[in-house]
Amino acid sequence: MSTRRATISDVAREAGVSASTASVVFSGKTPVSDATRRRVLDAASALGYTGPDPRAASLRRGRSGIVGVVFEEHLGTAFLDPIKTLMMDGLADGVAPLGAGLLLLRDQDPSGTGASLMTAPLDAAVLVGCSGHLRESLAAVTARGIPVVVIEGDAGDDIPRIGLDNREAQRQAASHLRTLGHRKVAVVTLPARAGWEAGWLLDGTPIVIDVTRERLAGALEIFPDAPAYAAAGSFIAEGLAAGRVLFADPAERPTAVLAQSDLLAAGVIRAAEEAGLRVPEDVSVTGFDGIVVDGLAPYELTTLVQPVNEKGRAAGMAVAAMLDGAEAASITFTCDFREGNTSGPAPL
Amino acid sequence: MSTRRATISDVAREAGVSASTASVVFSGKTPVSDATRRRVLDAASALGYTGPDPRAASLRRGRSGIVGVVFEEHLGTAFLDPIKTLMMDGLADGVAPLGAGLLLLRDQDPSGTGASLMTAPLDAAVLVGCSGHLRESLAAVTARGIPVVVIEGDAGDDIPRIGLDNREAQRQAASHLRTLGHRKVAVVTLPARAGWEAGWLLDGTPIVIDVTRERLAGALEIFPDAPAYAAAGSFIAEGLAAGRVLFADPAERPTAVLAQSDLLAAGVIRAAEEAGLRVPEDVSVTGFDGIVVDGLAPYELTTLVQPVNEKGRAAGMAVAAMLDGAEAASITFTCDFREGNTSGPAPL
DNA sequence: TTGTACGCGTTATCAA
DNA sequence: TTGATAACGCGTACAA
Repeated sequence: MSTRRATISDVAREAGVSASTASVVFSGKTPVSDATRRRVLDAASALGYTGPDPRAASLRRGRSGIVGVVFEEHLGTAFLDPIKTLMMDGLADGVAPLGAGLLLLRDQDPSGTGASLMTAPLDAAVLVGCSGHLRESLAAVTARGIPVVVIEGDAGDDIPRIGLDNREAQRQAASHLRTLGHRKVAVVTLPARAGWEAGWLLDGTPIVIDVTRERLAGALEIFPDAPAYAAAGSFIAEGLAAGRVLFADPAERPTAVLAQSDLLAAGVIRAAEEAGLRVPEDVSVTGFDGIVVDGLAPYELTTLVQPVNEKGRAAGMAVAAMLDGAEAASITFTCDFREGNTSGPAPL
Repeated sequence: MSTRRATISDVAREAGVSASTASVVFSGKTPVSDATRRRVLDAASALGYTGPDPRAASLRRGRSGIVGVVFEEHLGTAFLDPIKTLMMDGLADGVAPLGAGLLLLRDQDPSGTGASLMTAPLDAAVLVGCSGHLRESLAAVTARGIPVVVIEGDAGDDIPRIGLDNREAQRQAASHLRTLGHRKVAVVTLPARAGWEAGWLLDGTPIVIDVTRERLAGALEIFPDAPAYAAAGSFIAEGLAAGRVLFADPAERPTAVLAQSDLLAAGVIRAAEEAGLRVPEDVSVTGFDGIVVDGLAPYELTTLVQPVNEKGRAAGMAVAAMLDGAEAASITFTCDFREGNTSGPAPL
């Protein structure tokens, strides 16, 4: 039980070489003779030295190898959404060439004590969404010279954005339904704002969440009078609840439903079954995202496949580029319309 | 466009104070006169200094404020499991008093370049599961004096474990079914090992994954002859597939199914419906975990509620204790049996 | 191929 | 309440 951990100088002394030589043995940046390497390695294991201290190395190098990922919501909630999960996956790949790890951060730290955008040793940060509170912290971060990228959100003109053609994509699905003869169409949207409770979206209701607003706009381009019911979140249970409302009155029943996420669509389908409606014979349902919904078989959603993994990857590549001193441009990805078996001709 | 970022010494010079005084203004560790604070803060904003460099601070302090979370699987896959997600949630809370953030790490870094247990500036590490490859890296990490805790796994005697009474809990559910008169019971288990493909668990099949083995053992205590079908993962679709196998032959059909996760149970219920069986009148189904399965209503699973959030929180508290120099003990949590409406008397 | 010299930016300690 | 000093542990020009 030594009183102090061995450092690279201890190893060097033990091996009879200089500290820089020992350093080079571990970093491999410079050729070292086999004999020297051996001596250093032996000394290291004799002293129980397991490699350079990452803290010191990161100070010296000016890089910590850490990319912060900032969510607006509670961490646990964020991962309940498969879209975010898959995006994280792509992000992990995107930053891999950097040799960086992902540090989970939340926007406002309730305890006030946790690691934050300001105090964590970040090389770069990726924001997932960007609302009021976050925009303030941002100035300080960018002032520090830390590259920032935002996914699905607007963090100001100077911050590169990774986005989606939400409006155009949703318009495409709506157009598909119109071509199939549907005229009575309803929309089930994502929340209008954080903390939203499920309910009809009236004309005056402000929609703060970008994704919700953009997708709805696309639907309304084709069906300007479509009623929109906003769910409280992207969950099957929420879609089910929304579907029950839509299908409650046979007289008012739509022949097609545009859901703003696949999970919502799955719930709507469940509601249709409950109401004794066949999909797609009696009612067509479209989703958005293109994920695999666990347990939805035999249905295959007609949906808009978003390149969610690519979004994450692009964000990773963008921060990598910025760390190289390059300018990263904003990117807008395009969704792929995929026709499944949940949409069909409007009933007579 | 200065050529170099301002440092705390620059700020101190500008403010006409010493570097240590300026430091204290930012850390708040020592009282500073209002006038001095003001001068320092003014100088800082004049110079565009936004606070101490976390890299340097962490070197000096010997703490980075980062706790690594190591998964055995691909990061994306890990978060597909709601249990892991919720556990992360608790972990985030558990480390909050430390003021630490969570760094996502995977066991074996495929690229070889990514941040790893060895190169990341960690204050502590939490392993989620612990198989072969991981155990090796472990020695080096603990040698470095970094506290490690493992959740649901065995990392050796020196590493504190956060576990669950899997066997006893599952025995309890089995016992419940037995009391209800069931005699023909089947088990749907989690995978026997990483990469497992769904199939019957024969007598000789080695079960490498601790959780699977322990829960099965509990079931077999009550129903020694129960056949066990191991799914390929904890998903509704996997439970559905397993259920189809179990319910295929009316002659061999069990009157009750013990599923090793709630998601599997949900799938089994779906399979039962498909086969025209009523739950629980014709077949009882129990789960494990106690999560809310999206879209399973109106069923309420008879299941074993595990304190998953507490598990994460306990892991966080354990590393916090170890960082304080205390010894952290292993903890085994207990599941709560919860009777829902998916289990009932055996049919005559 | 190896060693010398220096600084990365901060903060703990102690004395004033 | 403030300041001087000395690490924290390492990497990298540059010279030898």
